[in-house]
Parts: sequence; C-alpha cells; structure tokens
Amino acid sequence: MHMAAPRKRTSSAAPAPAKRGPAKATKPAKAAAKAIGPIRAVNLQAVLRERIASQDIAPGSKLREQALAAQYKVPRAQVRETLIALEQRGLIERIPNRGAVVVRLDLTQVFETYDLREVLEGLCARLATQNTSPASWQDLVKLFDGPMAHYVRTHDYESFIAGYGRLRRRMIEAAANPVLTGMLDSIYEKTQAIIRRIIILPGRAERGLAEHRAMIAAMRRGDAAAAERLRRANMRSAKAWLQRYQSFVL
Amino acid sequence: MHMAAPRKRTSSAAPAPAKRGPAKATKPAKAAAKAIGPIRAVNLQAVLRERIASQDIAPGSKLREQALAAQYKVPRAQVRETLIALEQRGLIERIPNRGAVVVRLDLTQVFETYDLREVLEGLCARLATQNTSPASWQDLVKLFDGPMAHYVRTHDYESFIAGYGRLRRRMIEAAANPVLTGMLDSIYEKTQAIIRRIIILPGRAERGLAEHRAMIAAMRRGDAAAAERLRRANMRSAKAWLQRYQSFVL
DNA sequence: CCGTCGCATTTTGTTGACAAAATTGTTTAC
DNA sequence: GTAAACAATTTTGTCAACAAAATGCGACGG
Repeated sequence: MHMAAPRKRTSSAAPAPAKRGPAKATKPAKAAAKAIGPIRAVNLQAVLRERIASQDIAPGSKLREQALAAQYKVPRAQVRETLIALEQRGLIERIPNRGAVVVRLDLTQVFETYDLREVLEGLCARLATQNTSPASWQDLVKLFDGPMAHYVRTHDYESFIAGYGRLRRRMIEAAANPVLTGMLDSIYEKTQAIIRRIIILPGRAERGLAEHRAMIAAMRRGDAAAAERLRRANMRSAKAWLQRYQSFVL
Repeated sequence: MHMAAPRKRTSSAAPAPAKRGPAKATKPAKAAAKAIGPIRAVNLQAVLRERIASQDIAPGSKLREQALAAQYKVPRAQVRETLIALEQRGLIERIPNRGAVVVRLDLTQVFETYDLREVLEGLCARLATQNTSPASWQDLVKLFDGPMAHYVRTHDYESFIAGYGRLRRRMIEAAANPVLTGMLDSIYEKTQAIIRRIIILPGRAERGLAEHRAMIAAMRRGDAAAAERLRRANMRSAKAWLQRYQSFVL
C-alpha cells in the first residue's frame, strides 16, 4: 500500500533504468575544485565523473580518500561510497590496500567500445526516427547544412563538437529508451576524451559532417532503417580513422 | 613506473552467475546461508547477484544490512559496500534512510531491454563468426539438430535452457570483446527470470530452435553478416512472443 | 468505527579511532 | 656507488558506538 510517494534518491544519476522521463541535466562539474564548498554525497559522484571524463583528472591518477574528503569537505565514508560506485561504472580501479586509480583505457578497449557504439548508436538512430515526426529534425538539417559546415571550414572544432553533442542528445532524447540512454552515457563518459581527439584528425571532420548530413536526411524523411545503417557506417568510419592514426591519438 | 603487476581485485571478475544447481535449491535462504559460513566481501556481491537474478530473492524484497551481515557473517560495512555496487548495477534500489529493495522491472523496461539485446546479441554473433573458424561450431550444429530438438519435443525446458545457455556462452567467448561481455551479462542477470518464462510460451521453443539452427548454420559457413541478421531476427521474434503473451508473463 | 497523534523500536547513516598494509625515506653492508 | 634491509609515514580497511530517520504500534479523540 503506497501512502505518499517515497522520495526517490537522486544519487545514482543514470545507473539503473529506474525512472523514465526527461534526462536529468547533468550539472556542469565546476573546475577549480578547491574553491568550491562542501558537496553532497549525491553530487560528489557526478563531479568526479565529469572531472574524470574530461580528463581534468588524468588517467592513472591516484584518488586518495582523505584528500578528496578534505577537498570537498565531505566525510571519508562518502568518498568511499563514491569510489565504489565509480569502480562499478568502470571509471576507476580499486586495488585492495593500494587505493583507487583512474582507469587508462588502451587502444584495444577503445576499438572494442567502438564496435559497441556502432550498434548502440545505430539503434538510437532507428528508435529516434521511429518515435518522431520527420519534420522535427528540420532544425538539425539546417544546423548541419549551415553553421556546422562553416565550423569545419574554419577549423572551429569546439563549436563543431558542441553541434555534434546537440545532435547526439536530440537523438538520445527522441529514442526515449532509458536503458539505452544509460549505456550510451556510460560509454560516452569513458571515451569522451578520445572522441574529441578523433574529430581533429586530418579529414575526419569533413567526412563526419558528410555522414551526419546523410543520416539526418534519412531521419528527415522518416527512413529509420537507413538512419540506422548510416549511423553505423558513421561509427565504422570513425573507428577506421582511429585505426589509421592511432599512433597519433594515444 | 609500474613494477610488478598489482594483484587485481576481483570486483567484476565474476560477471556470469556461478553454475546454478537446478531450481530445487529453493530451501529457505536463511538455513542455507547459516550453513555456508562467512563469505568474503568479494563473493558476497556475486552471491547476492546470483540470488537476485534467479529470483531466489524476490523483486520488491527489502535487503536489510544487519540481517545480511548476520546471515553471511560479514561486517555490516561490507554489506554496505555490496549494496552500493548492486545499486550501480541496477539490481537494487537504495532510498536514503529507507533501505534497499530488489528492483522490479516492468514490461516497458523489458521491451526496452529487448531492443538492446537485439543489437548487442547481433553484434556478438557477428564477432563470434568473424573470430572463429566455421568448423568450430560443428558441435553446436549437432547439439541443436539432435538433443535440443528432442528437448523441445519432450518439453524438457530445463535442458533446453541449458543448451541455449551453452550456445550463448560459446558465442560470447568467441566474440572476445570484454566490454560487450560485461554489457550482455549485466542485461542477462536482470532479465534471466523473464527469459525463462518466455521460453515456455506456446510455440516459442519450437520457433526459437528453428531460429537458432538457422543462425548456427550461418556461423557454420562463416557468414558473419547473416549470423548477425538472424540473431537479431531471433531477438525480435522473442520480443514479439512476449508482446503477444505479456499478460501471462507478468 | 476511524483517523491521528505520539512513543518505542527498528533500520539506516555518520563519526572517529584503530589496525593492517603499502609507500617512502634512510641507513647500512658490500 | 649500488642495493638490500630497516624504520617512519602515509593510506586504506575494519570495527563499534552513536545519531538520525523511518516504521510500527497503541492510545487517544472525533
């Protein structure tokens, strides 16, 4: 018998497909960690995830419980909880009696992850197309025809990445599959840094833009199967770029 | 920097549930737990995952820290760690000051998960085919031509499920993609109970057998693309069965 | 009879101290 | 001068007691 709706913990941001609904905006973890005041345990995980994903905390770094507790003014037990959660997410590695270090993923794991991204992003494109009206993608058609093409020509990669992120979020939102969302987010936070490095590889942005436009066109005409196929081709292409220039990336 | 390889914690080293004795182990958990004595923290997570996946601990059950600590003779802090990890895995839900309950996934989430399984198992079939010699699948051809067909005719579902599990493990092993393995295991431990219920639906085993044989045949001739396509069709088919009989399953 | 308030019990969350292990730095032997 | 052995410090792991919150139950009042 349910009395009042039990208030749901907001901690585990997206581990489980618990609640559906709009994706909770991930708070932009602030830089200057030392300046900020006490943080709730709930937020500490999000903060560290963001800092690790953006490589603000470098791979291989040791995460010391006492240091983090002092930095963020939280009890050590909360830091400990966070580290356990981060380990489960695959962002850090905890070795008994030796502490936690940020995982450093090697090329092999990156390629393995790209095989996964291929099918998952493909599924995302298909679901997004199926769940929405073709007209709803018109703004992205224009974005990728105009501004994004301009960013590529002017080598404004920061803006290009921002536009790509917008496309990606729109697709995930339209796919409306929380389980898929959780997996894609989990993958993305582990490979974010490498994705950024791929985009600036010679000719990658041009090719990516063309592939994105083709996929958006498929969504714009409601062709879900083509959207999936094109998105998968896009991922394979990105993987091939990485394969060719791997010695420069990592 | 790195001197000797540090001994690695076996945190997620046991992704696949341990071999499970037949369901006759439905003896009250308490008595069984008392008999087995203290458990290492590392193992406690595996034990609880197995018990939750097999629904030995029913969805909606409350997991009390003190009770588990007493049952398995481990300090409460270790139980706490385990619960945090289980929450990240999406097996339980922790609500502040109110404890942990085993998640109960609704039909919607199951369907969402099947969309994921479709592409992931498809990828698994493709990689498995690419990485192995066609001849290595001969034993499974024979298994599904002979014994498995017999199990279906005699409604020996327990053996049928065991055979299916063997196929599945072989494919995952052959795919040799640890990231994919982790995701498939994570999905499987959450939907294991429902998969079992689908197999006994009217006509499902017969249809599943035919689909499996077609897919194995593709792998047997080294046709990776066909294996992927057929595995995906198999997942869609299972989903359709669930959709039709959903009122009987959940 | 039913709902509500308040107290007692249970359960989770937090804190601090302590033990065990590993890292670091120093000394000593060759 | 190098390397092993030892000591000191740091860091993680463990534990028990305590505090806070929620649940359950009974008394009280409508």
